[in-house]
Amino acid sequence: MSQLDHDQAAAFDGERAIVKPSEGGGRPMTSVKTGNKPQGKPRGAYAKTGMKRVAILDAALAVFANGGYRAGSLREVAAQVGMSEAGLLHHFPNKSALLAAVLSHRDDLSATLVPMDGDDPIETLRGLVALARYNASVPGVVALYCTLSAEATSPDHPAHDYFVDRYEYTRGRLERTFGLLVSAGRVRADFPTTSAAFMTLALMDGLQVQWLLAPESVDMADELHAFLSGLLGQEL
Amino acid sequence: MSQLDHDQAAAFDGERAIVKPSEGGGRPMTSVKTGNKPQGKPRGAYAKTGMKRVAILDAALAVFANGGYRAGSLREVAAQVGMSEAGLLHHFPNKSALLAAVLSHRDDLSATLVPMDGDDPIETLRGLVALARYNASVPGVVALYCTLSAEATSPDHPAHDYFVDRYEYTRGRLERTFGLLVSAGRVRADFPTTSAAFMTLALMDGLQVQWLLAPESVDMADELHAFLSGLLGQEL
DNA sequence: GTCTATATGGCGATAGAC
DNA sequence: GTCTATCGCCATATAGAC
Repeated sequence: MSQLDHDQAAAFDGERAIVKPSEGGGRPMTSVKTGNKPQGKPRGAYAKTGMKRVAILDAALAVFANGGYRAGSLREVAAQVGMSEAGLLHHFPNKSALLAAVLSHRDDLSATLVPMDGDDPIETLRGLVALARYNASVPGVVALYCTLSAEATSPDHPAHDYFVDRYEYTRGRLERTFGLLVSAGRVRADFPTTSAAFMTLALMDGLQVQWLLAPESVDMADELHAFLSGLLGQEL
Repeated sequence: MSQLDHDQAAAFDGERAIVKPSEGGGRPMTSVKTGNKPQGKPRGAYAKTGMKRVAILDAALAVFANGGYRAGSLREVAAQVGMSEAGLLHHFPNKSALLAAVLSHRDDLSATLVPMDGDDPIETLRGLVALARYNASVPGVVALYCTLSAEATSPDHPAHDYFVDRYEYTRGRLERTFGLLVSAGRVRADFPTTSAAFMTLALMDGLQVQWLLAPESVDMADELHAFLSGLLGQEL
């Protein structure tokens, strides 16, 4: 049914989902512009309706992953989860709020998977490579973030602020990581840490596009590994 | 009116538009899947209707650049060019054909701008950097290719084959360029030419996303220049 | 909490007059 | 070559029954 089963859902996002420190930290949790109420959904009554919510989020993820947010329809989401459109809109006030919930949901899942705040920068970089390798097994999720981040480039897109903040935050963490490497004298390349962060993030994004278009021709993890190794001047 | 005036339109695409050799060569001109007639438009009667055609293409470029192909509407294109929808559809059989024409049109314009087939690989790389710098002055066009290439990731997208072929072709040219550099002993980095091509392309794509999301924070050309210089082991 | 029914509007595309 | 008119579809969203 949901073509992203729970195994997949429990996993990761895209390099674009690196983000978000464990919990307390100053993460970039700008809620997506819904133009509606503060996306309340109190905390109560989770036992039963929580299941349905998660099912909806998984379905929405799969639908939005195919052609982006604008092309995906509530109809399709509702159909996949076996509800009417109106029933779906009982759980989420509108389409934008659903998108916001999907992204937020993925972030919660992904937060635990890459150590962006550790003391060992090498571990962080290895985490990125491992992430890239994992992503290759979840094309739907990669497609979601890839399409969505391009689409959200428009200032009026409901996820625009979300992605702006996400990138800014992630770049900050990467910059810090490369700063640690510089302090340890373990970076060969000459460009500053800001550039290294930009490039790393850009490379991961760009590889995804090429990989989605021709999955057999690229190994995202290998390319990223080679790039980072080149940066370090030694095998990562 | 058309927010891409002619000055801009006469210029370039996006790194994604590098492509296409001058004319005869084995370029990747897969026509976009229209599901319709072979997009005939004979060759006659170009003097008068040609103007209108170009005006439509410019308008369509601007419209599709805002949120992609799926979100852009023929209505909007028609409005921008001052026609009815039906009038527009007299020039192009359907929406897919219009997209195909837009891409093809841009390729024609862009073909002359970056020397992908020259004998001096350094010139080619410098051309890429110059292109990146130019692109920073045409955000609408960058947005078009950025959004579209992500969107066209879906196999059923009308421009899917177009982008697959485009990337394959461009990678090939870049690989050849790096091959020439290796032959001349002018590449420092250890990874193979295929990787260099992948990475360069990926970097350009990824930088565009970040630049579109936060134009002030990145200089695409500077970053690309730094990357290529690092690859060469010396200032490009 | 989920449904039916419906309001409202945008979309691509066609038919046919001028 | 361009128009008006219209069709049929799908979209988001709301109201109210169960």
